[in-house]
Formats: sequence, C-alpha cells, structure tokens
Amino acid sequence: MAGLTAPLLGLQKKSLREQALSALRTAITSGELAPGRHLVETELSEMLQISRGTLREALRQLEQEGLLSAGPRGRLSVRHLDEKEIRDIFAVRAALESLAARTLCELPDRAHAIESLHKTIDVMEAAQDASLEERIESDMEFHRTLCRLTGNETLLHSWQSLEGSIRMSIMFGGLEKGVKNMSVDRHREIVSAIETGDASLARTTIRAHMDSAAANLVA
Amino acid sequence: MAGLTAPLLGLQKKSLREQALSALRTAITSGELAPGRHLVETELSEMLQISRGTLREALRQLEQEGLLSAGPRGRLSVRHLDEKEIRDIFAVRAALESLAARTLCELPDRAHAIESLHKTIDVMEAAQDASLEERIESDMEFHRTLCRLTGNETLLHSWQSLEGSIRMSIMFGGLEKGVKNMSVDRHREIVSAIETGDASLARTTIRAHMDSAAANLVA
DNA sequence: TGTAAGTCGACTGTTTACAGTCTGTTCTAG
DNA sequence: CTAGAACAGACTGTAAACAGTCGACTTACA
Repeated sequence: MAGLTAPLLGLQKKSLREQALSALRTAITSGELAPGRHLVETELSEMLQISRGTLREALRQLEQEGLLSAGPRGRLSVRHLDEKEIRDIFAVRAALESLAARTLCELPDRAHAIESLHKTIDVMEAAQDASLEERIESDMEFHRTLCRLTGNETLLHSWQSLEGSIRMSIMFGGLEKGVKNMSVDRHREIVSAIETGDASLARTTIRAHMDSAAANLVA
Repeated sequence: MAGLTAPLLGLQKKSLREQALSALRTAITSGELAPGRHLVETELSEMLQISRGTLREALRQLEQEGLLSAGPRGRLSVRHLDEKEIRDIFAVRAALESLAARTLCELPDRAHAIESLHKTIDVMEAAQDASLEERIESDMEFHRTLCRLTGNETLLHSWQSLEGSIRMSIMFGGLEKGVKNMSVDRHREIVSAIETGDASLARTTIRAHMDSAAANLVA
C-alpha cells in the first residue's frame, strides 16, 4: 500500500482533499484496498500525509459514492458487493445511460456527438492489446462521454456518483470477465442506434449491453 | 435564519455532522438560505454551534447532493437552478422512477408493495388541506417509497441523492405550482399501472407524471 | 474452573488554535 | 490621479487534545 502516497506528490493543482479522494478511489477500485478492509483514520492520514480533518472530508465523499460502508460507531470499511448489488448497480446504470441515449437521439444536431463517441471507441480499439486497466479506462470514458454529451449536468453527475460502484463491480466480478463486455462492435452498435434517432432502439441496445455486462460479471 | 440552531437542540441521537446536514438541507430547500446566497464557513459554524471541521464534512456532502455549488477558491454558495436544470433533474428522476416502477412490475408478489404505496397516497389524501410543505412531504414520501420497495439499494440511494435537487426545483418553481402535480388520482394511476404488471404502461405513466410535473414547474 | 467486574487500548467525534495563501480593498506617497 | 504597500476577510490545511465508546484482556472471586 506504499503506492498510496505517491499520487499525492505529483499534480499540485488540486486541493489535498481532492488528491486524497483520487488516491483512495484508485486504491479501492484497483483492489489495493480490498473489499471488507477496515479503514483507520490515523493510519490513512499518515499514509496519505494529510491531516485527519482533510481526510475525513474525503472519506465522507467516498462513503456517499458507495465505496465505503459505515459500521458501528462510524467505523468505515471498503464496501463489499454481492451479486445482487452488482445487478442492482447495473440496473441503475442502464436506466441512466438509456436516458442519455434517448436524449442524444432527440438531439436535432447530433452529428458532432456521434463523432465524439466514435472517437472514444477508436481509443478503445487502439487499447485492444493494452492492459486490462487501460481497456476498462477507455470503456468508462465512452460511457461517461455518452452522459456528458447530453448536456444534462445532473445526469452526468448521477452517473459519476455511480462510477465508483461500477468500477468496484468490475473488479469484484473479475477484470477478465469485465473486459469481455467491452467489445468494440457492441459499442459501435450503440452509437449506430443513436444515429438512427430511434429512441426506442437506442434504449433497447443500451439495456441489452448492460444486461449482458451484469450477467457476465456475476456469472 | 435564527431557526437554524433550533433543530440541533432536538434529537441527540445523530452525530453533530448529521444534525448539521439536516438543518442545512432544510434551510436550503425551504428557501431560508436563498439560491445564490454565499456561505461563509465561520458564520455557519457559529450559527449551528459546531466546529468548522464538522461543518465542512457536512458541506462536502451537500455539495455532492447538488445543493451547493463551489465557486473559485472553494467558495460555496447555494445552488441556483435555471429552467433547463429543473427539466434535466426531472428527466433523471423520471429515469430512476421508471426503473423503480418497472422493477416493481416484475415482482411476482407485489401485493404488499401495492398496499404500501396506497397507504402513502392515503396520507397524501389526508393532507389535502394541510400546509403546502406537508403536502410536498407526503408526495416525496410516495416517490421515495416507490424506490425503496424495489429493494434496490443503489436505486434508492441515487434517488435520495437527487431528492435535495428535486426539492429545490419545487421551491424554485414555486410551491403553488409544485403542489399542482400532487393530485391523488395521478398517483393512484401509477400504482394501478404497477398492479397490472405491464412494465411498459408503468414506465409511460411515470414518465407522463414527471413530464407534466417539470412542465408545471417551469411554466 | 468459570464467570463477572474492572482495566487498558484503539478509534472515532469534535473542538480549538494557528499557519499559509489568495484576493479585493483601502490608504498613501509620488 | 495612480501605482504600490498594507490590510482585512476567507478558505485550505495542520496539529494537538479530550471525551466517549466498545472490544479485548486481565483479574479476582465464588
């Protein structure tokens, strides 16, 4: 876990709290901090080289993102997801991304959006032989972009609040299973559906993508 | 704003942070802290009679709920919603509640859920002549229950994260306009749709309810 | 020996005080 | 009148400390 301090020494632009947040998020979704692991404030603050106060602000945020769960007397531990929870997370994710797809379908001028989406898929394609982590990263970027392009800030925000849980699901289900869902074709299919402007088709395509993704993970 | 301290003196079970959170949430969604209002940490901590550290933890959470927006150098102010944002919030809300309705439709044994929902509508009905605040409260309770009954914790959590924004939308649009959406019949209609088990119908009913609610608010 | 009481240590919740930094404002010297 | 210094307000981050609580361990007693 020594790697935890490293990310903080770099980019000084963000506040310490945000740096700690990123470092912890990464540590959790990468499995460095295993599910169920108990977190001790004084330990973490020492590891991250920040004060307890600042750390606690970050912890509250992670708690709300669903990466940490609170036990008795406020004791935090890394959340553990069971299969039902993974399915539930993907159900919510599907609902959000369906809305995104539907919204994009109704966009009169969606050529630019289509292009942006294809670009993120190009990145995915280029990362075919890269590490699992990089492939997952490019996949997340596609879906995040899908939400961002709608221009609905609330939608993007809700999706991002779920992002940590999604990443945990993938990690919990196994990265190998996770990347199975990241076929380039499936994603092009989604973009095509949006391109047609058929909201119903787009919704169905997204839902199918998510259902199979969740099914793969818990299989 | 003197009322801010009062809620803290009551129920001592929760931590100071949670008490502050509730107090601030109420102050914001009730309009006591007006949109755009700049918040000063030392002022608030003095008003709420808690330390800055504890306050900051609460503020982080409100920020993530979308009730506060951060300006340059971390200066927080009460978020101001324009009409597009209200529509966006209700679009996301519709997506979440559609999922809830669909999930309940697929529940083999949904008699109990149906009953619970009717009960919350009974409360709404009884509150017909109560204050606007109470009527809104009973409406929120119905929709929250809708999400809770699915047993999907992530869905409930996402909805609750949005709850503050929803309340702000109603406040911003005007309470009078807000209660227009709370007809008992419309809600019974939603429950009936779920009772039939027709997921598509349920989804359509929810969506129509939300669309008209959003339209009323920004009208 | 078994159990009940007492002790100790580990953590969290919360407060206070303080240092550093940024920014806008005000006051003064030229 | 204006450039620049001095200042006040506000946020970020830190360190140290204390109370309360709960589990674990120890001890004393029947």
